[in-house]
Amino acid sequence: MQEYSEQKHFLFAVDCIIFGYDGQELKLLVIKRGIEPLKGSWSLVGGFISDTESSENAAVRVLKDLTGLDGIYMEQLYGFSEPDRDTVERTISIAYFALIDIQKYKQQINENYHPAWFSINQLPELIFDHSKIVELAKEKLRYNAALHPLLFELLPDKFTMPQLQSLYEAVYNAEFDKGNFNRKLLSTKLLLKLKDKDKLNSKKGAFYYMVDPNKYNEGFKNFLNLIPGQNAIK
Amino acid sequence: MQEYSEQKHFLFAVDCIIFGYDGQELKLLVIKRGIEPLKGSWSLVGGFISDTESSENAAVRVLKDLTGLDGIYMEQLYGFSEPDRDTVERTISIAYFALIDIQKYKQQINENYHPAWFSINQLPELIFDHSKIVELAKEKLRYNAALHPLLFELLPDKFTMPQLQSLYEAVYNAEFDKGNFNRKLLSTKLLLKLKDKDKLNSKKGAFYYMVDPNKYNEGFKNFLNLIPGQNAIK
DNA sequence: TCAAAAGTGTTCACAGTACACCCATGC
DNA sequence: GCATGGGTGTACTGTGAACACTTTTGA
Repeated sequence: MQEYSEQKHFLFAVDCIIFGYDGQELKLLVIKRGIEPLKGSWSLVGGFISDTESSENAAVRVLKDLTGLDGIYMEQLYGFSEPDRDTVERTISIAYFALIDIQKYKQQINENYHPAWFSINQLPELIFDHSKIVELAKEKLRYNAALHPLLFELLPDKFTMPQLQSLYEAVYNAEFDKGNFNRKLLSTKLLLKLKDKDKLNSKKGAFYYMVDPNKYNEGFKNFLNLIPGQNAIK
Repeated sequence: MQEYSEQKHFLFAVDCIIFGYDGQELKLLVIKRGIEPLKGSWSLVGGFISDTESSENAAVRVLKDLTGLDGIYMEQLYGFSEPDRDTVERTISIAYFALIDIQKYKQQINENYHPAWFSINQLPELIFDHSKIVELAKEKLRYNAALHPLLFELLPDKFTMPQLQSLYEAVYNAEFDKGNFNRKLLSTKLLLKLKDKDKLNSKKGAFYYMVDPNKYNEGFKNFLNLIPGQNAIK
């Protein structure tokens, strides 16, 4: 163990993995890097941490600065610290991931850094180790969403069961039985059935639901195992 | 977004939360801090990262340097970055947690920094935000161990079912039914029954088991929900 | 009236729980 | 032989999976 004064100092950054859903596909928000080198290359939303803020604060600030997005769900993903991960100068980065409904925030997004949504299955080349970071984020999203009511963050406030089911199917690249899906989600008691229907996607129309704000927090810890077959031990 | 050259640099450290089990209780390994200020206070095993290593490497190195421990299970816990968390100088720290069988590594531990095991329920005061870090580690341990075959890291290579059960009971502060516990664990097909018995703890003796090394990795992703009642959605 | 999508019902297999019971051994 | 802890058997309950069925409505 050595004295403080003998220690090296390093750059420290945050990167945000922003997943969005547009009703069809799971997408990732990337921007055009604004500084040299590699200016103009696709990059995660990221930036350096300042003197007085925590990485959590930095993630929120950077996201707002670069995209205009504010007040969205975020959690820490992982710290990346390979000495050569940033080719300019050694930079340690803590990655955060965020979930948003693309439609809902369409107005809010500013265009300064040319943000673009890419389908999670057709991502462009990203700078540094950002592709690796995204892979880890996808894994964590699937893992966490199976156990916690996370994915609601990706939907409008009002949504239908078929919409919710498509989202889960998009995230897990799988098809679920609608009957069982319905019952499972309703059994959580986390959803409130509304009186009106969405009639755009079907003739019969599907009832809207919303998350019960009173039960959301308590429900967060005791959610479901949503992935069929995952319970079975082979 | 700003240029690299304009950015502040920070100290960067790792801290290790080392959980151990001695057959009775779940314990935490702490050391006496070796540098001023607060020299001699109880602290997590930690140290500064060097120029050429990743935080993962640093965690392994620091652990070895300060305790002698080597080759043990470790995973990243969380990054801590509150500006005032280290009262000497701002230091960002990535915490790692490790699991070991206390008996097994008893010989290996060196005494330079006066390491001590404290029961997880009776921890001393720790420097900085280390108590908070430990709390988070305890949560993550319980969360992960319910879904992955983690806790075997805390036991000798050979262990009996009653031993395994006590460990789970210690980690979760709960009592499990021995019959059901047995069947559940055996249903994973992760355990190999050995021919010899442990006769120290009972007259009849309990068969030893070991983790099947061939199946360990594949089993890691598809483990159990071990906490009774957790499956139920209320 | 028919097609399409929403939503309900029904059956089956098996996992989780509780608890009674049998087994092996040292004293 | 009996107390002690290891281990097995079993009955009950609930959940998950599969899939057939009914409902609603626009074209």
